[in-house]
Amino acid sequence: MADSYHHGNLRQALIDAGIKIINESGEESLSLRKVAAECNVSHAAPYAHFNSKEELIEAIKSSVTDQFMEELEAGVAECVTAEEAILAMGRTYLTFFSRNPDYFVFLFGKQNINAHLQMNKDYKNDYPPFVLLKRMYKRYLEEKGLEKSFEEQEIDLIKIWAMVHGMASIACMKGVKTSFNWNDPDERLLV
Amino acid sequence: MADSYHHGNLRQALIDAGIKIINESGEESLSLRKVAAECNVSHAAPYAHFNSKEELIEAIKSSVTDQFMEELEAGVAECVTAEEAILAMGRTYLTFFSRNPDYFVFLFGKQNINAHLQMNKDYKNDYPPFVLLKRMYKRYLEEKGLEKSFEEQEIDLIKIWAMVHGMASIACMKGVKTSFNWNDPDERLLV
DNA sequence: TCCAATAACTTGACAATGTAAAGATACCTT
DNA sequence: AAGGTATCTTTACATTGTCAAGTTATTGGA
Repeated sequence: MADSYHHGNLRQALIDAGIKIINESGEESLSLRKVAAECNVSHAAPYAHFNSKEELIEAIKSSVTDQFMEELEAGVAECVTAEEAILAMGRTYLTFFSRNPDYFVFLFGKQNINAHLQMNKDYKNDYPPFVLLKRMYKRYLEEKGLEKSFEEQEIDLIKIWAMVHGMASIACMKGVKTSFNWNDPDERLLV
Repeated sequence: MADSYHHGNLRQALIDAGIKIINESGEESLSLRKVAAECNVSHAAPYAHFNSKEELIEAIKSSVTDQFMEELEAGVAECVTAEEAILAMGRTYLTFFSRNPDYFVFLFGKQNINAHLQMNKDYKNDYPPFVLLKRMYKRYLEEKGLEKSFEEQEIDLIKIWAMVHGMASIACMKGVKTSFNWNDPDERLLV
């Protein structure tokens, strides 16, 4: 079974090989043929599992996003109040991407975060981290006994997301140096 | 001279053709050979002016950044106070990129904003919009008579940049819908 | 149990692309 | 006027995504 004509679990192996290549040398150098070679399989073998390079890439994005969500949820789980949870999300957001900036480029570089969501039914066509943020924000309003209009809520949510995402973007920017340690972000940044 | 062996101003023509292609069909479909064809020139002609595709792309980025800076500076020029100018920069930032989201992907997609700066000596290896923001921020502190430490200033600047850049990113995100009109951004977003 | 259908994979081919090398042509300086 | 240089063309090659046709293993049904 190990060295047989059929690989056994090629689909997942291709995704893992893709992640490995991105970690080692970035997305530019990710080619279908290299991914196939990494799995000791012919150059056209991926077409048994993906209709195009784009489909493989979206599957990889889905996998990386899952990993990202695990860390976000783990951080949130340690928090008592929703306010703490929202701050924790911000910290995790920054640490996750400053640990591997290539992931930021890979996930957001083409600004099409929804492409792979449509493949993953669990996501319901909404960006998972943003869904989690919305949930925590609603809990925050309840805990604080605040009443806000839909518009006000949307403004708050966009501001939070924009601030954290923007900081992650700056943290991942090649050649931009700040005196911050994004791996252990200063509380003042997030308040 | 028009139909001669020598083009006359091929370098600029290649840059313009590149911008045209990006506007029409995005960066993915920008190839050296298409750019050359657009200029009625052989596929290897660009190598007389650029050492690689990457160099052409950086030159195009430089050109687009110049255009961006013109709009930013025009907006700032209309303002009396530095506080107004900073808000105007935010508005211009959002309108510029929501008018052409492809530019956002093109300029920031690979997060290497400094690559083309090193080609343009005027930029002194710092991101031009950020330089302008720093200048306005310093003026803002003076006008308000505020004294802040270097660290506090850096935090303020990163927060402003992150917020605006993050919003631009969200505005350019394919498939993300908000009720905001990014072309005429709500003041409340930027405060 | 055997067979046929199907899924998984290979091989070979093709077009598009980036790039290098070598040659042709126009321009510029002296 | 001449030689040098910048600009452009032609040819060639390796890499890549994709397709088509063939091969091998697996699986479900008779």
